[in-house]
Amino acid sequence: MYDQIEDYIRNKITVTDDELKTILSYFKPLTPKRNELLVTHGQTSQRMFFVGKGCLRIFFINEEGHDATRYLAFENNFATGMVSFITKEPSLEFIQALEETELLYITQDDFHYLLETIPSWEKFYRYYLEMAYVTNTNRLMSFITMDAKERYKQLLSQKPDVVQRLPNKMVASYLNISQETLSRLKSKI
Amino acid sequence: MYDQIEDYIRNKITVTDDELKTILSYFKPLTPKRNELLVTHGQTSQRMFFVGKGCLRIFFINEEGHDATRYLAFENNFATGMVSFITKEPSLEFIQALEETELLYITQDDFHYLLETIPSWEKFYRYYLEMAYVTNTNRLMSFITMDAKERYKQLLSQKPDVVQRLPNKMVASYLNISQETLSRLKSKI
DNA sequence: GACAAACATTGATATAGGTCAAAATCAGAT
DNA sequence: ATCTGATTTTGACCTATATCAATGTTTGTC
Repeated sequence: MYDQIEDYIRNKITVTDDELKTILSYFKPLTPKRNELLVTHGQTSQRMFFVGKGCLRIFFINEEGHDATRYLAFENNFATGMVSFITKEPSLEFIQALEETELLYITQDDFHYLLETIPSWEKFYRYYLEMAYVTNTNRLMSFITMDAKERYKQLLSQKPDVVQRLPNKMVASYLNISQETLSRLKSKI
Repeated sequence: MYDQIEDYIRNKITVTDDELKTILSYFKPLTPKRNELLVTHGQTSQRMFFVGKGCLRIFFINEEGHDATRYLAFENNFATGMVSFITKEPSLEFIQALEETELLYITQDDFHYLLETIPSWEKFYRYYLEMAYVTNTNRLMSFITMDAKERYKQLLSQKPDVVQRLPNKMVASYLNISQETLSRLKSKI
């Protein structure tokens, strides 16, 4: 798994072998069970995760108890309750392992320590923030300019693995529609 | 106006007088007319704006020609078509001055030049990205977990100036509801 | 390979919010 | 002050999607 994260990081920034060694030394393994919650409502999101195997989802729950998925991270992606990671306030986002999952994580404190000591880590964080921003804004745009069918078609073409790999319930939560509506959409398209 | 932006920057990061002077030298004034478009669909968002006076709005238009406002920037705020500014791809976001507006702008090239030459500008950008991310994610959350009435009540309590200062049409576009629905909500609350 | 539990589909009905159209109100230019 | 156009409100009706309930289909476990 450390090979995977090494590839990921080297792909985004230029680091010396020493720097990379230091960076990786702060990442610890974690293997949550299927459906285990890593962050629940009100906790501060103190860790950033790298997914080596399996899948993490980040989601909100509204007052009626409905959940809506903000982000799905499969293999070779980072994920965290980013708002809480930034603001250090309690998280409104939950994090859940959807499959048998293998993770590496770094704590917020260690992450910030790296920001101060390894200049290229600041570059990494810049890259990460930029990507996270773009992803979220595209998602925001899809919700305010597209209807359910369009969002489903976009998902099919842009992230077919989400539809293939996850149960309907999760796909529906990602599209923010009911399972029934998703089922009807599938039969029509 | 340069006083305002100076205050803003000094408030976020620590810079020497010299550095600040250099930074400000890259900001040029611009005074668009009411309703003037600064970025239209398909253009690359090459500039980042600081609002000294007036108001900018950033919005999308969907296939049926409906517009939905992503962000409103009043005095003493930065605004840009951030996705295009990051990716350098053509913008799906429009930028419009809603009032007689006084701006300062910096080009993307100059912005990146500052990132490379003034280390604290990297800190500024990090701060900016973090805030932009938090703002957008909260907005995403409001759309996927709240109904029209809740979004309106939240806006009233968190940004009453938006409701007071802008015409209904803009408020409705910001909430992503029709003007008629907004009018009915107002009469009920 | 049988059973329970989870998951997916289908049908009937409800509802938030949209659309269209008309009336009422407001605001800037003369 | 008065007109003209823009903005806001109100009413009638429509549509996408939710909800509830029943049925059908997988999937994992012993």
